[in-house]
Amino acid sequence: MSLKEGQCGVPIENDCGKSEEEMIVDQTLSGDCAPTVEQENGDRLRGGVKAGNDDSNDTDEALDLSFVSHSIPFKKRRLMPVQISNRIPSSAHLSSEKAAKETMMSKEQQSQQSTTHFADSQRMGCGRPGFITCSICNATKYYSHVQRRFGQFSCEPCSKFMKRFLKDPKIFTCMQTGSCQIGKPAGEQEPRGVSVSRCKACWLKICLEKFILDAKTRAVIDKFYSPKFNSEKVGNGKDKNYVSQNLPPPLPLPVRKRKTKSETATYPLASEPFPKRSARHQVALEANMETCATNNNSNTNSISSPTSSPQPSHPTSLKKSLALWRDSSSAEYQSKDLYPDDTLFEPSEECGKCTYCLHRNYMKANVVVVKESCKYKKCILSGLLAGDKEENTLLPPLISLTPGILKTVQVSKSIKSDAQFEGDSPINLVLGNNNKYNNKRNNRILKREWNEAAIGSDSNFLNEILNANSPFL
Amino acid sequence: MSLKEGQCGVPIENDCGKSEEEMIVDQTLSGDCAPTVEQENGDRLRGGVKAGNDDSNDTDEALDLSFVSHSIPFKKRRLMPVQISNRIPSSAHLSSEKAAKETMMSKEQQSQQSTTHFADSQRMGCGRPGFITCSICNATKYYSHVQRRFGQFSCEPCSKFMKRFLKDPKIFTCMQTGSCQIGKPAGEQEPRGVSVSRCKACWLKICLEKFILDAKTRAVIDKFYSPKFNSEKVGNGKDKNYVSQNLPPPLPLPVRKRKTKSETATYPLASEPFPKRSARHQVALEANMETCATNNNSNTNSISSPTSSPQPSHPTSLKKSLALWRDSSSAEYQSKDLYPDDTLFEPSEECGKCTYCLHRNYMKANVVVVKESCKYKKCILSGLLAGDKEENTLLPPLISLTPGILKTVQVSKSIKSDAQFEGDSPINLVLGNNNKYNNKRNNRILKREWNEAAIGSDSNFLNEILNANSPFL
DNA sequence: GGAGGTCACCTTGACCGCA
DNA sequence: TGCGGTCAAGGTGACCTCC
Ligand SMILES: [Zn+2]
Ligand SMILES: [Zn+2]
Ligand SMILES: [Zn+2]
Ligand SMILES: [Zn+2]
Repeated sequence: MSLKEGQCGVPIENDCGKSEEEMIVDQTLSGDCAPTVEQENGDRLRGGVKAGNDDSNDTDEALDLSFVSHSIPFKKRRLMPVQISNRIPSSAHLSSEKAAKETMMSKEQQSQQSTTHFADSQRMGCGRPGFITCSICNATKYYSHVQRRFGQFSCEPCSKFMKRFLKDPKIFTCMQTGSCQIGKPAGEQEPRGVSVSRCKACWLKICLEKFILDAKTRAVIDKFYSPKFNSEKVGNGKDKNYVSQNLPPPLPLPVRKRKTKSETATYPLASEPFPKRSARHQVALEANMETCATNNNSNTNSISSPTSSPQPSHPTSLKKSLALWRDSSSAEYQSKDLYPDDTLFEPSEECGKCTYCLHRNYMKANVVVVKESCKYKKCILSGLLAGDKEENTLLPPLISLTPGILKTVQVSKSIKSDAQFEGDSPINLVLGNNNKYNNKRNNRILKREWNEAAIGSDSNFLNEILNANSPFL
Repeated sequence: MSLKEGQCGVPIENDCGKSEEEMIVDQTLSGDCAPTVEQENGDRLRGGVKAGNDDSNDTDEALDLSFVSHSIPFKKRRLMPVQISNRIPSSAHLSSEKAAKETMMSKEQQSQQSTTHFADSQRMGCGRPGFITCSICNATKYYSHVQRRFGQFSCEPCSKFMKRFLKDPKIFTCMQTGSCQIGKPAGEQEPRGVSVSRCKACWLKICLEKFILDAKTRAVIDKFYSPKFNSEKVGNGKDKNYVSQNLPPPLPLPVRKRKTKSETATYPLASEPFPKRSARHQVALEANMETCATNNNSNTNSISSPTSSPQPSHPTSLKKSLALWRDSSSAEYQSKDLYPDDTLFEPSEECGKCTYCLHRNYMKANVVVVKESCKYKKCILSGLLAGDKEENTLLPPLISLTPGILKTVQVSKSIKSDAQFEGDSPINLVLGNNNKYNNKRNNRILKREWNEAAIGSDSNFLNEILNANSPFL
């Protein structure tokens, strides 16, 4: 019956509402130094960053960010210590598997039993399997490894969404009024994969409210990447693109790459582009990019004269956006010698020899597709990031598989260059992702086809089904 | 200046609002025989199926569907002939590439020029490249092959969404009020890939309104798969799952598979399941399914007693749903000997020899993953669909690649069974989809990393950027 | 113990073959 | 000329490794 769950920041017995470390977090954040010591009953736990998005949006001042550099690493602090002894437990809690399942069974009773989630001695810590209730989307999920993300207990989708946003931020725009519901209301579950349909702007808004980020990150987000809202939808419909793919220019956000073993090779990137499927494809691609650029630039100042040639010209939105940015930006920005925004990093050739190249790869006709990172490519990237920008040297010629195992055959009348293997050593074959006979994916479709063949064109039977008092209606 | 664009149902000069063929379409549809002869200026074109979803929802009567069997194939009719001479052109139009691009440049002028899209003699027909404005989502896109889908000119995403819904229908539920905006308002563009975020329920609702479907299909959809709306969101929050993965049971919808060459082999499906990643994965999967099933069945009659064991039991939602269906359905349904809903079609072994097996496949360690259909697997499926339900026989042993080309090596401390190739014949290597050094995919991330390294931890520069009068704000 | 990585799974969407 | 197939592109998410 002990409540000592000190490891990993699991809520512990604590009589004071806030610790000194939490005060430090508050200070780092855009002037909101009035922490809510008394939290509402049953409300979400919040870290020091409470509605930091709204706060920083109002200030256009320069932020002195030097004092938040790296002096306070997150893992040194015990985040969010709260007292739970006399409180209704927060939704962002950990609990034992057993207790959490009971909790989900009766949501109404949950608000009555205060500390029973931590009552049994089956201690649930970070890294252990257990249930978790997401601070963002209310989902209660079971994970084999429970851990905090950004200082909050959240589900994997929400944390990954935030992480990917930090890694590659975009400007999301809500097509509705900006108050879209994220997740199921109470404690209900969503099946896997439905979060792709979530409104990204509103999801991100909640993530920014709940997750703990450092001040530098938050300032950049507030300035450049705060989600937009199509507030009235009647204001002549002139909106920015739903999700900005190219704008604004890259800015630093705190996602650190794990250090890889240093290598010696420093081959630069090759500039050979991937072949498109056909020339028609390319024409269509450029045409759509052209139309997108036309519409996206409609609220900036310069619009190019409408081209009326049947062959659409090369897209210019990237160049245009960068030019706009550079003109209005500082000279110091220019001196950084950034990659221009229209640079296209093209992959280099693979060595084909190292274990990186040959670890997990697949074959398409006579093409081996590398799924894992080539050892040399790793060095290429690190060398490039270190400042090496030479681009036009190719790797030495490739080596590859044993000769004689691939032959070109004719499969259909028009497709000629498919592969046929020769050999007799055993190897395991499994289905690929897009194989239509991958029954893991097409299981319901197979069942449907089977049932359809069984039903046939029996319209009487169909009528009976349509009139049946079905439980699914 | 001729308007003769008769082929492919492109809008032609026509003085009467409706043709006889269109009247036939109207008759086939659920009693709505009051077609709107006079359409509003500038409104969308509609086929005979106008709001057929709403109409059929109100009738619980049995539909005599025999007269719409296959007597009126779509391609025999010229759908939706409208007069455009004295009208403002519909949004669902074809136009030449040149004219359409001019149109998109100035959307305000579009409503003034009536017939200029078809003015030049560069005839745009189906199958030709050209611009198209989607009837569903308002997007104007360029395609290398313009064609109708379900009797309407629509973009590929909308038509594919409808087609996939027909192929594998689900019950979508809108998390908002059921009036989500689909696509950009006027004629603005969305970049590729953002339609995954669309509200599927509202998207489907519009598709069902606009696309032309036969009465049988529409009846099944209205009865079983009409999109749900979380209408008030205050009605105690008890909603069905956002998208039904398993309910209701399969029903026939008119998606015909292209006939394949008949084969002779009739190997049945094997029952060997794919291995999960680990036992922990399986535990978590079942736990989440259990919680989903608990919440989803909360509004049906029988709820199983809450299990409180730490190891979650096997999920029962599939069986439960099918049992409910069977009980309330007819005896004729039972006599069809349908596959029970909890049947899991597992893939058979591959032959590894035929051109289907070896056409486009990939390798993972010592596993060759088949991307295209095995010839024998095709036969297996066709044999199964023909009524052969034997399940427990396996294919003959596999053959595979040349010996000696695969060796097991140790890559990291814990991962041991990776592959290394030996050989010296040239082969082309390209990057796979998930390779993090696939620069086609990670281009912006690479640029960001480069810029971040160039900027470094220069807080003055960051402040300058944050205070810059950026055009992106 | 938390941050970052991995990769199977899934949806999409533009093109293409076929009838 | 429209339907169905193909598969690259990219997001998702549960688990995993590393620091
Ligand atoms: Zn969540
Ligand atoms: Zn929203
Ligand atoms: Zn569309
Ligand atoms: Zn909706």
